[in-house]
Amino acid sequence: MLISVKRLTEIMCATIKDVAEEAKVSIATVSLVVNNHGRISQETRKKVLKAIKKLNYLPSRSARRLVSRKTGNIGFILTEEHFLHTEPFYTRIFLGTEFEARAIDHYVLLATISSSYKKGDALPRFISERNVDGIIVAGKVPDALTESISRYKIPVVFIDFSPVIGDYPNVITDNLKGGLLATDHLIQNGHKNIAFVGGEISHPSITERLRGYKLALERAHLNSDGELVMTNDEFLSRQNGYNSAKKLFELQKNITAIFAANDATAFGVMQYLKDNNHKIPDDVSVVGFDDVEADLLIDPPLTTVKVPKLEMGIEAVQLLLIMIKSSNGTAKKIVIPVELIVRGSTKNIN
Amino acid sequence: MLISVKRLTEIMCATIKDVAEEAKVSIATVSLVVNNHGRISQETRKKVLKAIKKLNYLPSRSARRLVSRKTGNIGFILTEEHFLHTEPFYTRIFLGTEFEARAIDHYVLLATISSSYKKGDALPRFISERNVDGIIVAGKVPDALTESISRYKIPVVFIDFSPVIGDYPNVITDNLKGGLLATDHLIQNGHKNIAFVGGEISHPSITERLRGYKLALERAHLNSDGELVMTNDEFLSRQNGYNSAKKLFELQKNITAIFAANDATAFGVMQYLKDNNHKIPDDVSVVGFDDVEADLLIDPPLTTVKVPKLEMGIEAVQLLLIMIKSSNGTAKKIVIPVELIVRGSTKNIN
DNA sequence: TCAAAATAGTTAAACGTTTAAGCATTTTTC
DNA sequence: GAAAAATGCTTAAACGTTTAACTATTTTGA
Repeated sequence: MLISVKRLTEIMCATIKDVAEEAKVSIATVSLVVNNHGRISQETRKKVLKAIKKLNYLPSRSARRLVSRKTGNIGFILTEEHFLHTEPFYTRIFLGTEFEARAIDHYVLLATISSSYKKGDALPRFISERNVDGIIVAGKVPDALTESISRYKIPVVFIDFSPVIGDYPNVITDNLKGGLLATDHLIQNGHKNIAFVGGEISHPSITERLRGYKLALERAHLNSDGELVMTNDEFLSRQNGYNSAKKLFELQKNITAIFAANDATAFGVMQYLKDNNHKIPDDVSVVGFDDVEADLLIDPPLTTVKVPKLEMGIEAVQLLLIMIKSSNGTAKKIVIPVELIVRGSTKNIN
Repeated sequence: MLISVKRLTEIMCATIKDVAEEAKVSIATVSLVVNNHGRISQETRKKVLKAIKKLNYLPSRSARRLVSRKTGNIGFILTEEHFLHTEPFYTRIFLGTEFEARAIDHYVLLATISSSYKKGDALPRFISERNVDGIIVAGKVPDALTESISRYKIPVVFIDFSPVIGDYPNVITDNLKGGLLATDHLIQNGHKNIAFVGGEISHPSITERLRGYKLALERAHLNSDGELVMTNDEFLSRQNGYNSAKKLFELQKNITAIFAANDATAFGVMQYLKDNNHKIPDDVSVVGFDDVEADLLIDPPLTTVKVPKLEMGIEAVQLLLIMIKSSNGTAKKIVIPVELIVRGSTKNIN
């Protein structure tokens, strides 16, 4: 009778004790069954499992955490700017981490920081409150942040960025390869005057993409002396692309192809081309990088280098988990392969 | 000596016990000081506070949660579509909840659901695992989700949406008023042929905005018979705006102003106007809704109805907290006032 | 046949808090 | 001046797990 009253009031909150009573075993046995530890006979296991099902039992996270001294949480940090980005690049990476975190029974706590973070600024709460077992940092962040975080002895994995100071585990795309692929594609389509338009050139990924571009040109014995390279850090990527394209066409009129360091920049470039009556891809071919699949209004669809964003998030969580478990300090680096996706914005001009 | 060893190895993990020892009081006293409960003398309080500072003590969340039977977490649910939206509307609302959650010492757990969620589909983990004290649902979600959630006895607050079934607390914008403001602004600027272009017309907010539009026209004794109303649910908002504007101008050539039900739609409308050589605002004035401040390339800057997104998140958390504390079932509704922001996309044609 | 080993389960301590109840003091009240 | 009330702090139980150490039983091996 008492039990049935309890059931009614706390419908879904059976504890390990309730299960133990129901199955007529000790709570330790229940725990051992739940965690697949210890030596439990088939009969007992079945009894316990049945009781668990009957009472709809779920172990209390708080209790587990208290005793395991783990939080079961993973912190995800990115700049506010990146979070509010028009192109859902980092948001997709976040989704990847969420996905993998679920698989390993963890939660992801999202926090944004100012992109002008400086020494002494407050860190995300979950760090100072030690409410995470590990941290994922996505995208470029100020060195000051990296420094602040590394004071705490918490495992950290960087995604799509590698701080210049220190040696941290990270998950990055094969930016050099991507730059090569994109530029080679243009070369193979008969282009000789290929420009590079870079968004945030201070971002290491962009530098690598530029390196890929130059390497491809050199290999093809084409001019790679930087006259056709336009980089700028001042604005948001789209605007950047727009302005860079403008400058480029004011100087050089015979450009037939542009490799933009990311899709956002490419969209800006395309906007400029449209506004100035250059047909894409008939007059100018455009290749992007990231494959954000952002805006259906973009016409023609953009040829771009696909970056597997979900996968990057997944890899980062897996890497982080290893570090959490082993407290292994070796800075493993994972390079995610890229792939060229040919769509309508490029054309063979031979 | 032992203590100093402990200090070295567990730098920032002093427990209440360590503090009690340091201050030479019982752990209960420390707890009372920390929580401002009970009757503690000034002297003792100071001693304890000093010890806390010295040891850099922070109460363990896990332990607190275990004993308080609260998780200290708030769940934030939105559709994947909304999360990956080009315009940072719901992401800003999320930021608002994060902000307020910090103030009340809670964490926000973000989860996305499919916008085609149907009965029986899995709910976000934090619900079934009871890892949140309350839930915030942002934006339009399928009724099936609302139904599934309401089975669990967890407080829920909706933001920018109100389910048709049941009676839930929510935080919405004054959409009717916004529609009135936007349309009145156009009327006052001498426009007589004012079109309405609506994104997801099945969203209650959009319906209200349309109602505001109609009401304003009626009051001004202008034609409001729906000939100039173009709604469509098929595509993403931008594309929707583009297509709707197209249809509109194929039928009616003398439209001088368009009220778009949200900024994304407005951007699509503007794109169409540009592509077809209608000057904004000289030929056509455009008003949006939301004020997402999305794309700096948008030219001219959009006149729009500002929705205080951060504030909505804040209000929702406050409302939710009241519900968590009081387990009060009354469905309070909060209507957030809106404001017209006049920028360059509208013009007086008198 | 009997010690050793393997099996199957239990006991009890620990994790770090909160808080009701209790116990000395000191202060108030008449 | 003694009972009552207020003050200030402590004791100990509770929250729901995990897990090392232990016990009892069965199996194995020579």
